[in-house]
Amino acid sequence: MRWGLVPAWFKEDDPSKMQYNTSNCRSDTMMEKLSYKVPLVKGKRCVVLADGYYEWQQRNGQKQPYFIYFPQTVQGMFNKSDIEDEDPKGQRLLTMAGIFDCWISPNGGETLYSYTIITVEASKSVSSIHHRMPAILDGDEAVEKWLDSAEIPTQEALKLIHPIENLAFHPVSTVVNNSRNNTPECIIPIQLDLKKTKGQQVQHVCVLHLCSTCPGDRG
DNA sequence: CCAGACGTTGTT
DNA sequence: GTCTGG
DNA sequence: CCAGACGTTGTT
DNA sequence: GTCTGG
Repeated sequence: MRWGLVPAWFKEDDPSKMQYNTSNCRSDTMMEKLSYKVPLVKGKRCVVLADGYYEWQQRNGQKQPYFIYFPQTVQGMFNKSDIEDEDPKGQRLLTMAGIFDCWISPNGGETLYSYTIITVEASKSVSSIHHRMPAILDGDEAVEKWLDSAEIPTQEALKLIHPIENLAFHPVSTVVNNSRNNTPECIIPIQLDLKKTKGQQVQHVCVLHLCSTCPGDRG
């Protein structure tokens, strides 16, 4: 599926001619915006899987990127093959709530499936990085309800869209700033230079969280 | 009724 | 300044 | 989100 | 295709 929702009624022959951003969808207005409301009430709900997402923190004029993800099990965290293999095992992927639509080019051809990722206010746990975050479904039950548009009506499903606290994060290299870069360096933790200047407090930086709900972890 | 929009991030 | 591509 | 382009003539 | 503004 293509990221950036192309509404079913889009009239140009090329989706790249869309003149407005549909990569994200504000949860507070998605029942008012035509591009999202229409597919949403038709039950076109999807889940977007990712290792994590990046967000940039404004730090005294500079932008510091962070990688944000579900807390991992100890086993998953130290499984070296996760970093080196294309097919990581034992890694808990982020499950972000999305809306999709289907579009057929006026020239015909295959149906294009495309999606948008819902955004919400940042939760307390990530609010020091940025004031917005993707809507994340925390757990199988939430994921299954979001996907089950046959049984779970829109109004019920919308209750699943809210900020969540259960996240871990760490600062990463600005290598990630150029989206042409797609290397392990994009997600490897870096040490921030927390140079103290007079009268400034050094902020606590969360490097890694363990998952307190996983039996093998000790918080 | 028709015409025109249909969107978010951020910033100030 | 604003848009496109990734 | 950030980085990078932002243009036309002609030539090979 | 469907809603809002005029």
